[in-house]
This record gives sequence, structure tokens and C-alpha cells, in this order.
Amino acid sequence: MRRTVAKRRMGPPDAATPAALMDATEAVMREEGYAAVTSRRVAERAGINQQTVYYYFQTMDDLLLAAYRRRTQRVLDRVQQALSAARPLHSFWHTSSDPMDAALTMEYLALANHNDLIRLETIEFGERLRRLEVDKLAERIRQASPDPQVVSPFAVIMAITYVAHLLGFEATLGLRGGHRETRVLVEWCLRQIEPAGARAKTMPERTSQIQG
Amino acid sequence: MRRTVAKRRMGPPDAATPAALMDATEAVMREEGYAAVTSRRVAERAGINQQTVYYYFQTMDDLLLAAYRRRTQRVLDRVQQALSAARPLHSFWHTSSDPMDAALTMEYLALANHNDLIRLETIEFGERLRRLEVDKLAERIRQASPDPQVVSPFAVIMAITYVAHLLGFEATLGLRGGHRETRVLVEWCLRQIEPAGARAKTMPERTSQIQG
DNA sequence: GTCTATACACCGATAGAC
DNA sequence: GTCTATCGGTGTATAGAC
Repeated sequence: MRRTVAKRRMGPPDAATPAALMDATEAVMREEGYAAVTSRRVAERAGINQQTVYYYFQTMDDLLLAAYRRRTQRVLDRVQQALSAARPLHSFWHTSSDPMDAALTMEYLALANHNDLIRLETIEFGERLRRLEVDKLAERIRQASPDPQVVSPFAVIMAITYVAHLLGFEATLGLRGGHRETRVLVEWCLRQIEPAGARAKTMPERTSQIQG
Repeated sequence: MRRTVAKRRMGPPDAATPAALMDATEAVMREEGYAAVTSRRVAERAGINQQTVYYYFQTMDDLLLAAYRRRTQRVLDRVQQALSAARPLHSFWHTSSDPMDAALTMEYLALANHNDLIRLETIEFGERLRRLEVDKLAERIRQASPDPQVVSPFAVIMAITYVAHLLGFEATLGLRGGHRETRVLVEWCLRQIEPAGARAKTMPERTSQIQG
């Protein structure tokens, strides 16, 4: 892609059209893949003409990055909300294993492999997300762990996240075998850590912030 | 993509050039993504000119599918070999969590969402692979399970596979936090099912080989 | 079997009118 | 703020010479 140095006229990023363009970007990406996210197709979706895209975004990469940032922020908000529920671990699991937009996640994951902007943004997002999860869930997991050296909060959270995500990917593709069994297993594990009527044992509110 | 009805001259699929074209297809996809797999770029990689690609493959879709089929067959062979080792579950884990070609897997996963040929092939491959894994590992997992209704062989195999794959994806992208801890957890689980010096309880040697 | 020449479509991006 | 016009580049695919 061409590196432009922006001598062009530009519109305000808070208008209605930029948002419509980001919506269109997501729609095209979900339905036709990242390769189909072109100025022409996105514009058509948003009901404006191709050249007007460049009034709001310097390059297609800028539009892509803006749409991606909007999305990661929404995921962060969603997870944060889940982690504030009565049973945060169960709530987190249900949120993560909801296959909403799994197709979009796959596209961005593949895209991150060869688009530097998206890759850096993905790394930063991933680290922020995991920090948030560990902050909220570590203490409870540690209390329920038979051996925190082996069954560590970090590992439990990652395993849950991974299983949730790949269940979503497979379901989107049309693979459903074994999903019920896998959910039964995960939910059994969750109940060991976070029983139905229980509350976490009293602990100082500030959990350890240490992390690589 | 255009649907062609093949009135063109075509070369033999067992020659050296088709294999070189499939190699080139994988290389381009790994390094630049599925969108970059064009006749021009693949040909350049393989050291031939653009138009010669069409002497061996009717369309770019045909080349893509051929490369994908070759790859899934190799994965099947690799997994089958791992499952024949002394500690099949551990061996399976090590093979699956080796991030070789995780980038390629991500590309095909995203591609499967909007390319019908790749999606159908992926579903068939996924089902075959899982059948193979369950056939080889179910009995041993069932023996070690505290409650096969909850900790079912199917679920254990899927959880292991999912964690292995996403560890590979993250490592490829540059996310490494928590991976060590996650491996410790998984390997602890594996030891519960398949202890170091142990053999599976006596069972008829011929496990069910039923497979599509 | 591999080459040159060529068709036609689509893409990113710019210039400038209204 | 959105339009028309337009450039240079790249894509799939075909025809036919060597």
C-alpha cells in the first residue's frame, strides 16, 4: 500500500459518515473477507461514492485501523462488564464463548500476520485484555486451586479464553461435533472454582498487578 | 472469481511444476496473506511466468484447493504418526502445540469463511482429524477420567487441541505472556491421564480403525 | 512446456468542480 | 461534504507463437 503524506482536504472524524464507513468495513470483512475491504465496496455499502471515503480517511489502512480500534474497545467494554457480574468467571465464559463475530475475529487474526498496524494493535489489545482478566479473576482462582504453581490463575484464564474462542470459530465454520461435551467439561471446571451460591473468601481488594 | 469451463490445454498434475506452484502458494500465503495469492506472485515465486500457472491449474481457486488438500493430508499423516508413539497423548500435544505454520492455519481459517471450496474441505478435514484422535486416545482418557460423563474423552481432546492451536497463533503474532504457565497446566493434566512409566490397562491392541 | 501479447475488470489515490 | 473525471497499477484469464 502506498504511503501518503496527507496534503488532502479532510473531514471531521466525529461525523456520522465515518461511523457508517466503519460499519460498512466490518460488514464487508465479515461477509467477503479482508481482501474485499476496498474503497469501492465499502463506499457502496455506506451509500456514498468511492472517492468520498478519502475525505474521511487518508488511506484505506487508516479506515481499517479505525474500525479495528473501535471494535477492540467494544470487546474490552463487554469483557469488563462481564467481569463485574455476580459470578465473574461464569459470566466471562459465557461472554467469551458467544460466537458473535467470530468470523470477524478470524479475519483480523489473519490480517495481523502481515499488516504491521493491525499486528501491533492486536498485541497491545491482547495484553490489555489479559491484564484486565487476571486482575479480576486471579484471586478467586487462586483460592480454589489445588496448587497455584501448577493450576495458576493465568493458565486457567488462558485455557478458558482459548477454548471459548475456538468453539466460536468452529461453530461459525459449521463444525459442531464435541462442542456440547467440551462445554460440559469447562462448566464443570468453572463450578469447582466458582460454586453457585458462594462468595469469594475475604481478601484485600488490591490483587497483585505483577505481570510480564 | 470467474467460473471457467475448461476448454484450455492442460498439463499433467504429477509434474514438478505443479508441486513448485503449491509450495509458492503456501509461501506467499504465509508471508503476505491469502489475498496476495495471485497468479503473478505465485508464478514469480516458482520462477515461471504468470500465464504458465494456467497450464497446470484451470483457475486460481483450483491451485488454492490443491495446495490446501496437500497440506491437510500432511497434517493428518503427522498426527497419525504422533498418535502411534509410546505416549500418544503427550506426543499429540507436542505435535499440536508446535507453532509451525500457525500463520498458514490462520489464513486458511479466515479464508474458509467466504470461500466455499475451502470451507467444505475444512469441515471434512476437521471431522476426519477428530475421528482419528478420538479413536486412538479415547480409551486411555476414559480410564483416567474421574467421571466420563463430565470429563469425557471428546472434551479432553478438543480442549487440548484448542489450547495448542491458540498458543501457536499467539506466539506467531508475538504474544507470549502466560504461555509457560498454560503449558505447565496442560502438561500436568496430561500426566494425570498418561503417567510417565505407565502403560494403558490391557486392552485389545486393535483400536477401532473406522474412519472416513 | 513455456513464452509474448493482449482483453478487460477492479483497485488506491488525486484534482478540482459544485 | 459530495460529486465527476482520471491516472497508473495489478488482477484473472485467453490466444497463439516457439
